[in-house]
Amino acid sequence: MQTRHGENCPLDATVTILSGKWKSIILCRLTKQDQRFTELLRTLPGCTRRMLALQLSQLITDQIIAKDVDTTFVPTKTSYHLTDLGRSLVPIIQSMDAWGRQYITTLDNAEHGTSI
Amino acid sequence: MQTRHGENCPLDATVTILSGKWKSIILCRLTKQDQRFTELLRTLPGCTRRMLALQLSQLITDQIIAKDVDTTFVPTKTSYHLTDLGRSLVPIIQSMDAWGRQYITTLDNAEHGTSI
DNA sequence: CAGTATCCTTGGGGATACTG
DNA sequence: CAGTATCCCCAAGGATACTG
Repeated sequence: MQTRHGENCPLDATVTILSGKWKSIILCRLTKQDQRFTELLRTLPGCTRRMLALQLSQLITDQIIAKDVDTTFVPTKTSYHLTDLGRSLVPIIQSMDAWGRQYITTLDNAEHGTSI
Repeated sequence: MQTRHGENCPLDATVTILSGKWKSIILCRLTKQDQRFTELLRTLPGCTRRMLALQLSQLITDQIIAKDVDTTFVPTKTSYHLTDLGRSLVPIIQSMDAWGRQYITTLDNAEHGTSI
């Protein structure tokens, strides 16, 4: 496992896993409950079939999520869930989300002169 | 402040701030101590002058870091440091770094059949 | 020393159509 | 339903040269 600088920076590895236009939202959804492909697609307005499949497959490659395919029916039912590794990321995801929320309100307040 | 999906996802805001090829390493350095431009450049092999300036200016725009310029000398001395907002990110950066370290060793062990 | 300016390449992401 | 395959575009990033 190498990072993109040749240099060992675990932080960068974590950032890289989370980088991708739809990965944040996908992970927020999966943190709350397992999701079907179409259900994700439906609740991610603007995300195309192709992009959803891409982002999901990258998260699978990184072993953050996994999929279950139920072939007893046609058409097939697929659902995605967090792996153990993915679940170990949840606390960090939550603190990043909380920090982002705080960050946004801080900038908003500064912008509207509401600080001090 | 909007995220790139139009949807409100603070996690994505945080990820976006950290996304950029050299930002992780820069932040790791600045977490330990303030740094001069050239000092950063010297310790980031592969990073060009241009890229370093770009990544630094983005972090400044996002109000994560700030710079001091000492014009009492020619040539000018510039140094970069974390802002209050930046310092509030440090605990998260550290937990992301720790998680990344664990992630890498987990994958390495699985790869070499050292698990179980 | 600490940057810009210019030019070029690459890959992330969008639109659309097809398939098991 | 849950994806691929194709084609296209733009922004991130690299190489190199110039400057206050």
